[in-house]
This record gives sequence, C-alpha cells and structure tokens, in this order.
Amino acid sequence: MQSQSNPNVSVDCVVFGFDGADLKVLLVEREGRDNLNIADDTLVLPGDLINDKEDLAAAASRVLQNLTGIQKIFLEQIGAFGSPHRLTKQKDRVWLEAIRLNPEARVITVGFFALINIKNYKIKPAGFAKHVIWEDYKSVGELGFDHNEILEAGIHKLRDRLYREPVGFELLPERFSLHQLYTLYNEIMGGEIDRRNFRRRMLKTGFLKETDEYQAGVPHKPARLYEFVREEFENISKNNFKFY
Amino acid sequence: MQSQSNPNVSVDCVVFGFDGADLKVLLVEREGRDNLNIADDTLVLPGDLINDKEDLAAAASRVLQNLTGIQKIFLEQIGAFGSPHRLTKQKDRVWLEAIRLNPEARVITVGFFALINIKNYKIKPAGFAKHVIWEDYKSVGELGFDHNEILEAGIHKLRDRLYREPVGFELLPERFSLHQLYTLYNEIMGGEIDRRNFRRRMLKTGFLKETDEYQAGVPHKPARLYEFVREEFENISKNNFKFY
DNA sequence: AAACTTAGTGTAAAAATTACACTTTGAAAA
DNA sequence: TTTTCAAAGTGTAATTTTTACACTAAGTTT
Repeated sequence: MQSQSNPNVSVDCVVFGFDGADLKVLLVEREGRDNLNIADDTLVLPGDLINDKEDLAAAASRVLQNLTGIQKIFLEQIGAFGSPHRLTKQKDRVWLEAIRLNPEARVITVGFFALINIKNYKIKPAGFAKHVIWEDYKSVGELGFDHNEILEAGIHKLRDRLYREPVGFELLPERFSLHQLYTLYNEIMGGEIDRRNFRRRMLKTGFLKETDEYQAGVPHKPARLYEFVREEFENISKNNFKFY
Repeated sequence: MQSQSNPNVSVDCVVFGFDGADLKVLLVEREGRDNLNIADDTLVLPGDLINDKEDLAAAASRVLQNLTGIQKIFLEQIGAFGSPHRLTKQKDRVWLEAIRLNPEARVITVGFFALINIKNYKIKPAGFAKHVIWEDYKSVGELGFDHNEILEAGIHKLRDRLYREPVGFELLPERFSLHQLYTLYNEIMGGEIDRRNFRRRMLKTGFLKETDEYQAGVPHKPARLYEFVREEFENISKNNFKFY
C-alpha cells in the first residue's frame, strides 16, 4: 500500500457543506496512517499522497470516499500548490518526521474542492483521520501546512463557479425552499443579496421546478419546496448564460 | 544541474502572443537538453522539470526567461495535469527513453499561461528547445504529451480573465489603436464583438488614456493611439467591476 | 480624381438591475 | 382563543446596461 504511493504529489480537498444556516468546511485532525501516537491536534484539510497509477481527481475522490462513502462526488480542481516552504512550519515537521519515509522531501499538492450535502452522509473517520469535523467556514483558524491558502483558493473558485453554474444544489436536500437556497448563496457570497430580486432571478432561470410539498414543523408559514431540474439547465447552458 | 531537478513534477507554459491580427502560441520542437540526436520534430509547449527548491511559478518563469530573456512576466497558473496516461503515447515514449533517467516515472505537470508582446522580444532557442515558433492558435495541430489539453485549458483561463481584468494589454505595444485592441479581444473570444459597442465600453472604463500620437504609414485614415493606465485600473478594481 | 480601407461617431428599443415595504400564514406562547 | 412571532410571499418604478444598426471622414494607392 505504502510502497505504491507516490511520495512527491498529494491531493487535498476543500469540502464545503451547508447545514441550512452556515457554510461549513470539512477538517480532520491529522494523524499517521499507522496510528502512531503523536501529540498533534492540528486541523488540516483531508488529503493523501496519490498512488502511482492514479489520476489526480481519482485520488481526491478516494480520499472523500473514505471519509463519506460517496462514490460520485462533485469535484473540481483548484490548482497546484508547490511552494518549497509549504511544509516547513515547525509543527508540520514534527508530524512529517513521524510519518514519512523521507520527511525532507518536497511534496506538491493539488487542491480540489467538493460540495456535499451534510445531512445526506455520515462522515466517518478514515485511516488518515481519526477526528473529522464540520467547521464553520467563517471560524476556521490556523490550519497545518499551507492549508489556509488552499482553503482561500477554494472559496474563490466556488464563488467563481457560482456566477456561471447552478453549482450550489449539491449542498441542499433534493427538495428545498427558496429561503434555503437564498441563505446558501448569501453565505457563499459573503454579502447582502436582495431577497426579492434573488427569488425572481432564480425562478426566471426555469430550472427550478415547484413541487406541491411544503415545509413541515416550522414555527412560521411553511415555504413551498422546489427541485432542481438538471436537464433543463443543461439545455439552457448550451447558449450563453449568466447564472448569478 | 540535472541532479538538482525534481523528476516528478514539471511545468509547461502556454505563451500567448499577438501580431496585430492573429493570436499566437509559442511552441518548441522538443529536444534533449544534452543535444541528443533524436529524430523527433514533435511540437510541444515549452516546459521543464522543476528544481528541488524552486517554486512552481519560479520554474515557469525560468523556462520563459530562457526563451525570451524576459524577467518579469505575466504568469498565471492553469492547473495541474496528472493523468497516469499523459506520457504514454508511442512517440512520447521514444523521446522520454532517450532523455530521462527513469522514463517510466510518472510526471505531474503544472500548466501556466503567459502573455507577451511578440514584437518586444526576440525568441531565442534555449537548451531544451532548438526550434521555437509562434504558431497561429487556430492552426495548432497535434502536440506531444497531453499538451493540447493544457493549451485548451489555457485559452479558457485566458478568456475567463478577460472578463474581469484588463489582461490583454501585455500583448500590445505600449501605444495602440482601439482597432488593435478590438482585434485582439475578438480573436481571443473567438467571436463577433460589436465594434462600436466595444469602443464605447473600453473608453468608459477610464483606464485608456488617449495620446496625441496617430498611426503612421497606414494606407487609410490613421487611428489615434491610446495607452493603458494601470494605476487607474487599480483604483477602479477595488470596487466591483466587470471588465468585459 | 477615383477607389479603397479603416477611423470614427449616435440613437432608440429592449433588457436587466436595483431599491424598496407590506400582507399572509402557520406555530407557539400567553 | 387570542396574540405574537417568524419567515413566506408578492410588485413596481426608476435607472442602468445592453444591443442592434449605417453612414461620413480621412489618408493612401491607383
């Protein structure tokens, strides 16, 4: 297993989730794959070295499958991170020395971002990560390695996508209210989107299908639930199209 | 020299240039750095393995400096390319076997794109590239390795940038006519931009400064020349801003 | 002097964007 | 059962942006 992995290139995943109110990021406490006992509770993005014959996206997919059990996941590359100093923080070195055959080796990492619906999957500890948490995006502190940089690049990429593609639907339940969608967009964009204009715009796109279902058990007027109609979107997007 | 280079990661550069009419890409005939005699005139993007302590962008910069002599160059990362099959075409293998210590090794490459003004620099053959040509972007044929894929990703990235930042100015002389600017944009976007609307839009941005100079020696009414005022752009871009 | 080529200019219609406030509805609390 | 609370849901007018579109001006070449 270990012998098959390529010691020079890794992948790290920025996994966004949404709980209905806040944008979350999946973080793990780093830990050796052989259960070494290192006093280190530094949080990092989930990631791993790639295997020798493995595609980059496949490696990212494998990491996420280990954590979430999801086979098919929305994944997009953020870019490569290869500063020679990216592994040289003191705390990081302690960890690397305990884990890696050649702790001095320079490792290039390729970042990916993924979007998953928090409610749909139970996150489970994997070999390389005993503790896994959903951290509020806004409260993420200092991560190990250069992972804050990768995270920042990830949110930028996500915002970028949001302008052109209806990408946020992966984060919502299959049926959702316009309020949920609004909250999600507003969170990601970190800004003040006008609620009424947002609603009009979304409905006009034509790929939201209204259902006859309503919210239940909420202490206020229940909202109508909608579904995302992917085929409809795919028709539209062949032409020019500005999503948001 | 060779011993310092990291045999697992390379950079490849998509260098765009503009000759006033067509969008060009810099291609090289691949050749061993030790002047081996291989019968191989396959065209590839300029690139090289990275050195052990070298930042990714620094490596790309070094490659371009060798070819062009330019120190400070506009460079932006396209992304990482790491399919396990990216070096397995027959022709590519012949070349790798002649050049590389370990031709089987899997190499991840990180693509960058750059924009340079064709007229300003004499492209010169470098150690890794005896023949260097500016190829019309529209007529690029099959390149070695997975370089067509990298090129495609490069033009997408370029178009993407063009929407938000006045990025094309690197491709023009310091003083240029609106027609030149128009032609460039139209080439990059591969489309039909309305000439009058383009002109109005550009002038409205406020970072084109009109000069008192006009074209000379053209067989028609000479156009007024403009300059790009970078400071002006940097002020504006602090706010929201849609470039094109 | 005529022909050619690109430079340079304006407007009106349509579409998109923005700002903005009140009524409705169901659940929970009083 | 009434009141209160919280989010749902709705429309318009003003402004800005986008789009489509065609002729005259000026210098060079023939």
